[in-house]
Amino acid sequence: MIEVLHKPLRKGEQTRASILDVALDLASREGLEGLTIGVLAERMSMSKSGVFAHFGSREDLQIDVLKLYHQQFEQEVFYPSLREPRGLPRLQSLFSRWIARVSLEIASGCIYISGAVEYDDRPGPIREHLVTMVRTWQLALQRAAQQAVDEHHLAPDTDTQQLVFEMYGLVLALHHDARFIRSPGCVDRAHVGFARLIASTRVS
Amino acid sequence: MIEVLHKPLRKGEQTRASILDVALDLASREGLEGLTIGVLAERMSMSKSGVFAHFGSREDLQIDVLKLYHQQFEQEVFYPSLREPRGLPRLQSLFSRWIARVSLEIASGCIYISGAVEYDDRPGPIREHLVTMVRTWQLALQRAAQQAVDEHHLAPDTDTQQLVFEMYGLVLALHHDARFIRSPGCVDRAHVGFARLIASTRVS
DNA sequence: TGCATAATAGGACGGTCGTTCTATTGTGCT
DNA sequence: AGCACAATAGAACGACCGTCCTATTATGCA
Repeated sequence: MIEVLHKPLRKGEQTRASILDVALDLASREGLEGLTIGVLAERMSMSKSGVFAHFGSREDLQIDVLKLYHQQFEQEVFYPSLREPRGLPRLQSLFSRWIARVSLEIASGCIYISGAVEYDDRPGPIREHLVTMVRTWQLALQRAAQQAVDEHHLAPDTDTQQLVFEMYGLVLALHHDARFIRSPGCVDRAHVGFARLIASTRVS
Repeated sequence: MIEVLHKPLRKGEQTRASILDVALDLASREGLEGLTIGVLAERMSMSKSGVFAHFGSREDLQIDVLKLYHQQFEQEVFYPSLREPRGLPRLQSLFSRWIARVSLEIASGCIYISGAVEYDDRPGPIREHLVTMVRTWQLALQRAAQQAVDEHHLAPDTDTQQLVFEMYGLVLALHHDARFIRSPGCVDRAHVGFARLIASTRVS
């Protein structure tokens, strides 16, 4: 029996990874639909076909970019907050890390948010992946909120779905006013909004 | 002196108007950047050049679509609310008409919201128009909020800019969850959020 | 040092885009 | 009815898109 399968050489995976890095940066700025192989190749100082060969199709590239973003988001926002104690502290940590990330992304843009607009009416695997990821994040928030109720940090009749809805609204408003309107001080407004939100559902 | 300038014939303006109608519908679904002259011509059963001739360029078409949307938004949301008494009633009317409009737009999409994402990093006249229109709407909301303060319907120390920020967040969250996530009941959540928002800034 | 093969380049394909030019059809007024 | 001109059609353009095919170059292992 001859060994037919060869492990991929190091070089290939390495360039593939750096292509993905540039692609993520590009997609953050121009949107996933604006991510084009030609521009990507130019940024990489490679030929179009050279870039293309690393992914079976543009759609696969977009999905891989999405997965990379998801991974970074988890690493930066979700996992560090798990070290906070269950309940309100963890919920607050999740929110403020989320805000911090979006604040840094003001220069480039959040793919979850821009993707939600780009793919709200465009069926296909990209939309499916995107919805799954955002749902995952929303459910993680809701779980943390429910724990805050269980720990008696929030009122027992708290509607956690409503709470997550409003938290998401604050972040969307931040992204909107920061990136589109470019009005200063909206990071603070997101924090103030969250404080008021928590205050009105806290046990007295 | 010969009369050189001729008033444009009726037919031209008429088809131009119906082109704009279809264009607005198309842009609502696919976004302003997704509005393409080829598809527009096909929907109109006209040739590309026939459609094109009515507008100097695609960009002018997009701007005209934007103006049409703005006009309809004012007509449906802003002006009717002016018949409500100054203060909280008018502010509430503005918000619930806004929600009602976005709810109807769930099938197609709000151009202010999708445009904010499409043009947050794309300079040019389209972005300029869009920002101006959204700013106009935000300032109208803020004015109404300030009147509610003046009428002693809201606490005198109310931060009206913060209030508008959070109202906008609720509508963005509604648009997000309705169109992208497609989770039911989010219209109610927007209303609940607004009620809580008002309750926490109302004079006791 | 070769040899197998992975990695990349180059070119060509059909498609769509906005735009322009020219020709044709239609309209409205005298 | 006829004339001036508005309204539309049709074809072509250059540019960019994703994708495929075929060469060429680079890599890692024997």
